[in-house]
Amino acid sequence: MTGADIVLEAVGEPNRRRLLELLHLHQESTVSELVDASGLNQPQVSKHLKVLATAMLVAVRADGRHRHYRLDGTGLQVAHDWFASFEDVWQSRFDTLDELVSTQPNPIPAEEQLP
Amino acid sequence: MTGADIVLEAVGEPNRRRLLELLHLHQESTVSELVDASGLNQPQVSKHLKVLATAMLVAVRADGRHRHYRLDGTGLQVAHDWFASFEDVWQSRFDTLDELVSTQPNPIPAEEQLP
DNA sequence: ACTATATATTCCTCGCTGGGAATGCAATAC
DNA sequence: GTATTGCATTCCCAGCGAGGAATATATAGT
Repeated sequence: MTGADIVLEAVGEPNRRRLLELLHLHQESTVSELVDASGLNQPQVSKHLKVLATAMLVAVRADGRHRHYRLDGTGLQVAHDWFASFEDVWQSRFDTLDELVSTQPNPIPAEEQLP
Repeated sequence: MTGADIVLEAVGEPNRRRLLELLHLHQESTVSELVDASGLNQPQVSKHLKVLATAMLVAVRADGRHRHYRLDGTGLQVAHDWFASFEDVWQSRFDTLDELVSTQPNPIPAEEQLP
């Protein structure tokens, strides 16, 4: 079991996605900067960041009384790979056409199959 | 605004992810088949499928009193693209190294910077 | 020492949502 | 026609989780 459950449940929350997007713009951000940028108050930002950290979506770097948060590729890649496993669903956009082709092995020289 | 919010919130639920994975194995499934395969009871499956349908993650095909559900690439691709926009985060795996390089333009001939 | 700043944590509350049971509603079977 | 099957919908309830206020903790500044 990959941590996909924890990751996708963490990303299910809108404000947490906003924090991820903010962290994507500015490489690193302190909690205060995220508070100003997100409009949330400080306790909520800290709590959301905690959830994101346990999902390995963000990483922390302590610096004095500041804590610099940055994105962590680990969790992000887990989520990305989970959706990537469904790529075949939309990459075959010829839904009904594909079924037709796969059931008819040789479309052009069809006479060869006849006795 | 893309429907990413609706999609990612729909996928945040574990049982809904199970339904998506089940639909990925069997190309199409009726509600009864999903009930048997998932262990959930019928009303829950119907409700979860409704959420997935409004997120354009599944599509329905009516056939008599049966309803065949299949994956819909629309919502899946939206979610995939949202995570793909973060690809740069994990594709540069040399996190600390990158910082070093970007702050020191000429790594080898360092003496040139000295007075 | 005291004060102020930065962040985390606790407590409480409230709204939302998933789960369960019952019901509604078509469509097939008899 | 009635009965039955397949699915959707409604109702209610319990629990979880996000939000807010207050508090705790630590570090820097004076």
